[in-house]
Amino acid sequence: MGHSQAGKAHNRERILAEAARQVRREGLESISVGALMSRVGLTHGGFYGHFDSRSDLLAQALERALTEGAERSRAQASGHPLDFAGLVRSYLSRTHRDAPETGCAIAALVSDAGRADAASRVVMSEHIDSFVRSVADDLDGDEARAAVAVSAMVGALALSRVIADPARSDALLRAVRDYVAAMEEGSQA
Amino acid sequence: MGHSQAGKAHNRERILAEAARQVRREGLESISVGALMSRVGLTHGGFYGHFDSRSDLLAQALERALTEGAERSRAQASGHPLDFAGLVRSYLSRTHRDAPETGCAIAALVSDAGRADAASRVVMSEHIDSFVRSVADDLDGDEARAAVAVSAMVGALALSRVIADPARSDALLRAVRDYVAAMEEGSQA
DNA sequence: TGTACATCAGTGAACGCGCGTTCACTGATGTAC
DNA sequence: TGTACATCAGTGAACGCGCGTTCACTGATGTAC
Repeated sequence: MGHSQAGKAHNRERILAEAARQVRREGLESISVGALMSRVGLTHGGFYGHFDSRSDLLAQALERALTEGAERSRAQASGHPLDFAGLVRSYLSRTHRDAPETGCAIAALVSDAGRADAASRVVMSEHIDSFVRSVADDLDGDEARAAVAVSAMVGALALSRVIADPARSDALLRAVRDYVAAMEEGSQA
Repeated sequence: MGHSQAGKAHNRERILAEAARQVRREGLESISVGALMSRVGLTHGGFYGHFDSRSDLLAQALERALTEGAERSRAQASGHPLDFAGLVRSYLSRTHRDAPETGCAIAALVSDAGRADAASRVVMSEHIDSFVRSVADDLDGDEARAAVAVSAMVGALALSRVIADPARSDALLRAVRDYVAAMEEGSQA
């Protein structure tokens, strides 16, 4: 078992997928080569057959996490693309708050990314841009208003994960969800 | 030098102040006892005369960073308390974005705090609460709208630190600053 | 279809390194006379 | 005011530990005949 060529590709995929999850749940720096490999059922030595180094893995895991997170934001389990109200409802849901490992990597890693190296910041910047543009499409192309909506959504989700009292955390999500969902109608200014 | 009792209190203060800055610039996990002490001009061994452990220091540094950050948000260099428009302008300024070490610790550490232990989350929750209440005071006591304003401000500041292109980062700050400042007038809904 | 062999994915011991923490020591401070 | 001594803030060597990385090895895979 595990010595075939197909097996190698499969294992690489499992390592990367697990890393992309863990990075969102515990942060980029939480990844240790040994722990990651054993969680996937392998030993640490084999890691370097798949990746150049820990930091190579981290870069790929970040990219993967951002892509997965973006897909989750726009698609339902059913696979149908979400309209604006649906996006906001799903993004600012308790489900999303409680499952960072499969959620938006922007919100999961904002403050970490602010101090990351230039390469990581560039990668994440691109995903922030896509997010804003995608929201702008729902808001008559108004990028400024989209920037507000995205900032509020990312901020609220990240804050909701800090707030210790569940009722208060829920209330924050609800307040921002209702407000942002209403930004679709009525172009102000 | 540095063997007097007054000197001890002074050194403890310098260690804590430096840690509170570094925690905001580089994250909680970036603190190493040896590096911190040598930045303050002391050797690592003396650390344990001031704090029980690294994690004790971290808890105190977080508290300190949150308090300093909150003061900075509401007071100008001159010392006068800021009105709402002033708060928003200052919070979402390039100056604040570029000086995380003296700025709001909530924005500097949101995503980190989301995965911190319960004690740290509680401490930070209290500061989030105060921030929201203080903003609500400016918005006719409307806590829901204050939650939106705070989420947008924290989200925008944290995102602006990730965005690699300075012009785009500036544009995000400006868009959210203008929008949030305008939330003071007109109670919607 | 069956056998012999080369390949190479994965193993696990070993490495150097940085870190948090401990502790015996030093020498300046400040008190007692 | 001056001397002797106790205190204790800070020093730096040493510790155990976990981590990223390397490498000689193993044994299953898959190819050549």
